[in-house]
Amino acid sequence: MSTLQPVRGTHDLLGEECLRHRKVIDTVRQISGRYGFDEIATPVFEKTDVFSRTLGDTSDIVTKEMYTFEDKGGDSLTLRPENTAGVARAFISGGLAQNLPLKFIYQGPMFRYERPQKGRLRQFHQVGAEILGVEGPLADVEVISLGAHFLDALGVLGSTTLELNSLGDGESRKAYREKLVAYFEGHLGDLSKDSRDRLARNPLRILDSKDEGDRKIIENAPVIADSFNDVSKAFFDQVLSGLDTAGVAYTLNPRLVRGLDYYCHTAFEFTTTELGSQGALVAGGRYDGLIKQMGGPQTPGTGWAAGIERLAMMIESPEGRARPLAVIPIGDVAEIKALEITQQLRHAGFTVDLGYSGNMKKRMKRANNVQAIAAVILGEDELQNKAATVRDMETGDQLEVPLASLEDHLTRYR
RNA sequence: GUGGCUGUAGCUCAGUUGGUUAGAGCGCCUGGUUGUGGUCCAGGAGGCCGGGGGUUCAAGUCCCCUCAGCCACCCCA
Repeated sequence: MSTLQPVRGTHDLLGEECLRHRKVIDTVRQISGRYGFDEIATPVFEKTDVFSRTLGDTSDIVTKEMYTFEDKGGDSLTLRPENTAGVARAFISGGLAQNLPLKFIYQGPMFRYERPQKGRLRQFHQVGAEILGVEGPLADVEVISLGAHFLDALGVLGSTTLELNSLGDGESRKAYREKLVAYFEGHLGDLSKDSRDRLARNPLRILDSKDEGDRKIIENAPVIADSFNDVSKAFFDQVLSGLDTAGVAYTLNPRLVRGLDYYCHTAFEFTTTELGSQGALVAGGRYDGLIKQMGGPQTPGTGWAAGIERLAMMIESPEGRARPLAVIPIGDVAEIKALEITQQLRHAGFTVDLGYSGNMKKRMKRANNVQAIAAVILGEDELQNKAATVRDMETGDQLEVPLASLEDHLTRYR
């Protein structure tokens, strides 16, 4: 075993793993295109305050999970822990407010200094979708529908549950927060240590607690829907009826919350029970306060992000590239002719493997290893006859074919 | 960051109460076939037993530290 190890929580992607990632990305591109989304690629690092100002000073992401460093110019930069803030920054710096609404998907690596587990890495990959500039609930419906459609196209929608909640608008959320804090303060002595910490930092998070003692207290905690004002209630109702119309099934989960301050109204997660404690496959919500908070014009937004590694573990094994033809020359003269024929075949649309060295036996073995569907053998005899021997690698049948009709003959293997 | 489990060949794993040159299957290489793979037969290469320290006459095996993976928590995709 080599002592040269990759950085903790990072992973080389190759072989089937890489195909799985590609499948996830190809699928989100394909499906989101039908919804009128365009792709955006923002830098993997930003000025640190892009994240620290927007994600909140108390969030775990900011306090302990960011890869932050100073560059040679003295700027504090951070490897992006998520991409919504990056998209918002691009929106502001690019002056994109002229063309609302905007619908973006993105894809790429994210970085968080966390303790790795399965489906949870320090460099991981996400795909995401965002709609900017739409105040109404239809954007939420569309973004969630896209999520469901995407999961369906990956063949995993059936193993997921769409959990849905609303945090209400700022006013409702604030009122609820006060009620909740008052309630939990009344049970301070019975709360777990983690939850007592959360009470000060992020009281809504207590609703998520897995501690059994906490759960009993949570059962009787005030429910957010009771704190909704008319606007919040109407918004949520329209999201629900929109999803009904769109044919997207959901489960209401009044305990589903978002830690970050800029979230409001819709919060949702597509979860699975098949990946242990890393159950969130696609998660998102509405963030009407984000862009303004970053110094841009008041612009509402709604969207989600999905973990590619997690989805990659869920999907069926994707097909690799087409089985190739293997061109096998015997001798130096044939080698040159083989290169010529190989390029002709590739330009004609065939997938062709040309071994780089070795005697015929070695090259046949390689042809077998790359799962060639047929071998095109070029020896002295064939060269003299202006022909090639085509061997079907499944049946072992061989036939000498004139070079002039080689492409026609090989069409059956395409 | 906290707690627990696990690290032996490229891969999956055996390895007895501490006791000779650490094994198997798969994969890889060579030959049986100087123009024929996949099957078969014969042979071969490949291990600082994750790393460091300690106990012992003797450590893959026991102890400590460390690194990594996994599981749960925290948190999240």
